[in-house]
Amino acid sequence: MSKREDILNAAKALLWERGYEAMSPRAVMDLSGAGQGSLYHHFRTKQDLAAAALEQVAAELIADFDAFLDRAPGSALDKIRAWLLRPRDGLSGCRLGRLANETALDDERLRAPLCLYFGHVQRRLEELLAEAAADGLLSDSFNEKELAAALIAVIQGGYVLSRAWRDARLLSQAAAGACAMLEQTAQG
Amino acid sequence: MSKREDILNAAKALLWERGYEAMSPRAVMDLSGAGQGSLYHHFRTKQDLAAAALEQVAAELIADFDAFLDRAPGSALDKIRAWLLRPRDGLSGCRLGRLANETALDDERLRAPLCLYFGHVQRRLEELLAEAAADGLLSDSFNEKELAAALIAVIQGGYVLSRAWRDARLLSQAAAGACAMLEQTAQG
DNA sequence: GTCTATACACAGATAGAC
DNA sequence: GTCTATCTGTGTATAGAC
Repeated sequence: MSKREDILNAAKALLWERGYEAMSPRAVMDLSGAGQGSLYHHFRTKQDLAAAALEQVAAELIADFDAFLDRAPGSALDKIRAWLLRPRDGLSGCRLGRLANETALDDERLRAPLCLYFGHVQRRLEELLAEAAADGLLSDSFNEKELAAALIAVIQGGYVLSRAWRDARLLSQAAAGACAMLEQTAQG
Repeated sequence: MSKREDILNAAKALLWERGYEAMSPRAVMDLSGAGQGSLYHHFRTKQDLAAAALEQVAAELIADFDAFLDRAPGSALDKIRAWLLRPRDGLSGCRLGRLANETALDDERLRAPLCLYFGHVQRRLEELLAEAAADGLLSDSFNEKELAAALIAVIQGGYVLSRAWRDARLLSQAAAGACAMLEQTAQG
């Protein structure tokens, strides 16, 4: 089992660092220390390997997200603010959102982990927004689904801006801007 | 000059549709009708071709953005709202933001067009936000730079979500959510 | 300027020994 | 299970004729 996990870990690292196309069998072998035979014994194709790796990444991100929200103190609104302003590595990008533009995502198995993660985050944000509205912390005139989509989009778009500028501050600024707008919604 | 432009147009189309890595010389030749010799006569390397193509794309997007804002009726705040809710092809993605995660962007010449475009949009949004604040349409307690970054990020992130879900509505929802938050800021 | 022919490295995968 | 050797196609470019 050791080699299989080494291979998966190498694949996860390369998918984050370089994306799907640049995750060549050679690169996976070099990073994991496994040979060709070992790689193709455990995973029939490159897509199979990537799909398995991305499933794990989605599970990790979801667990991390839930743990963060559960530990964040204060009201539902406080939790959303804390999530928005959470420290992030803007230059590396989102481990899943990073892949959104790869042609390989035409494969449903590679796309599914992204939907799983984004769907989970959006649902939990919607719940928190509804809770905040019920507690009178937020104007109840807005659409929770749209607001949650906007908040996720700010983070994902912040990664895009930070990577374009090669400057981690862009993501932080975008998140701060979204937080400021949300404050206003809280006072409205 | 005809072949050169044919080649550039093919490159622009392929960069949008498939990204830099998948823009192979072969694909450019097939789409443009030019031969190898012609391609490498006009552009020494693939990066040269992509850099020239992206410069044109940035110029086109900036001209289109300026034209849209100039024609949009109403106050500065109205113009921002109109831009946020502008119809977009969420499934295709942003012609420049789409490339943010490619390793080829380590090349400064390929990254520059993205910065040029994003920088231009952000500056103009900052101006409009300042103008709206001066006219009393917007609370003046916020940071224009952060707010502008957040608005661009919502659009870029909306593209990411739409491509992940293969559903153009995500981008529209994110934009609508951002617009709703901005409304609150206007009333605050 | 544009073409066809050629070159070389690497991606992605298979074969078969151990 | 893991290894090395091998195979085919393609990406990226160069050479040289027209």
